[in-house]
Amino acid sequence: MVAARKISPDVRSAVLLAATRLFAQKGFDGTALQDVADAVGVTKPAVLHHFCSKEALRAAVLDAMLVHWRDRLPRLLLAATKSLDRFQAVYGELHRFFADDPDRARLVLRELLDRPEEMKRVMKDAVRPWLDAVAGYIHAGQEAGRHHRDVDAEAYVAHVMLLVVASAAAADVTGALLEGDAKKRADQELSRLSRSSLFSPAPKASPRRKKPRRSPR
Amino acid sequence: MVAARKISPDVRSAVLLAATRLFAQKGFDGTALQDVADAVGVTKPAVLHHFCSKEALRAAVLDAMLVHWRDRLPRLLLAATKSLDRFQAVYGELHRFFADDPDRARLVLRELLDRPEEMKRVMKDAVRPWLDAVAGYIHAGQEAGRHHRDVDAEAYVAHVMLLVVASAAAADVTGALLEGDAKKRADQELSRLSRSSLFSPAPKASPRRKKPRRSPR
DNA sequence: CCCTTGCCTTACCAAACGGTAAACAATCAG
DNA sequence: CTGATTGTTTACCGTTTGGTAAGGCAAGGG
Repeated sequence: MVAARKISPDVRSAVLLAATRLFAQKGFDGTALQDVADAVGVTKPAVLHHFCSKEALRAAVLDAMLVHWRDRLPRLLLAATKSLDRFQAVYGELHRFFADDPDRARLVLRELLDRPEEMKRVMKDAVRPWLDAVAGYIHAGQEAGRHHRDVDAEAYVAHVMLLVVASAAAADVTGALLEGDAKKRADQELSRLSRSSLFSPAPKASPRRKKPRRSPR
Repeated sequence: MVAARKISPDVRSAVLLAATRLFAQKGFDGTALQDVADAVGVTKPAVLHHFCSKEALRAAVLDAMLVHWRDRLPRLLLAATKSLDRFQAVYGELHRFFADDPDRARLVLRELLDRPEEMKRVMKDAVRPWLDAVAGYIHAGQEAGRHHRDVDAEAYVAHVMLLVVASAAAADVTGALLEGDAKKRADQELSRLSRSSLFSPAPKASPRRKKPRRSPR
């Protein structure tokens, strides 16, 4: 009750981290400020000293995740050049972002359910530009015959994104339905499903550099 | 304060209905028993008279949805005979079940997040048999060359199911990303994505099978 | 007729909630 | 040393929560 104060010089970020984990796992309404305070090892008013209300804490948690999102994605968009590489790069980054820490996916899903109107705005700000860019690549790929022509690019990207988030958030549960290495099976099929429903089967008469059937990562 | 009691002879089912809607929209922890009572037009102890605790009400709500689920799905499984028809039938029923009332999808998603351990059991009991049957059809379809050979049948079904649930639950939000008739675009692409990632492009020994391009439902 | 039974009410309770006030401790400038 | 600033504590507040107690009241059987 007296020690463990020195080891955490930056209480604020510790609160943010603990709140992220707790909100993701038990939900915003299911988490008391006391829970957050306990997880960090301080008292409730100490939490309210850094975030002036519970609502402000929620906003900060969401914002911290969005910063992370805005940092990592754009880098990938411009890195790869070839179509399949570009797909792998963007899909891989998206998948890794949520699979690395499923709490991120759970948080997004909960916000989607709890505050749909607010999330509409977030989507338009943080996701729309990124989605439009990827959809643009798909359109180009369709002209070039690399992709199925009946793909609705924007809707496709939205669905793949949603599926990546949902499957990361629910991996523990859906894993109970699969025998063997459930996580690996789920990841592989998720990647295959996304690729297979986008890329045309015949890679358009280009026998140069055969690189068949590579699973992502 | 005195009328409106006659019009609801069956308070119990009214409570169940209101609780389903409220739990789906605001979450279990975000819904007070008072909210449920108000929505029905009775007092809080009246609610607790029919369901002896809030937890019991939650269980009853989930159970009522599962009954609905168990009723509708099996009928469809045995109805259609041809492969594409069978896919359309099962997929269509699944999609309709959640798109008809998005609150069902939101409820499932929330339970998945709030009580993963309990949902593992529910999945094994209510979903596993159905999933295994569909996976069996897919295996047969793979042998016959109708389906891609690299599909992981069980994982495929799990993912499509999850995607149908998530997209129904989040339709309002993801709809904000799509121009035009967002709902129709999302539904069509969802159906196309599911079909395209399962069915082989060349329907084998079928000379010139015109793709019917029929959207589900 | 009375008495039980099922449904619902008002009145109430202890606990937990988000948030505030005021005091205490450490740091640092002057 | 003094005084101000910053981060934290203890103590407390009003409200809301899930749940209980006890009683009213209509219906039905004896």
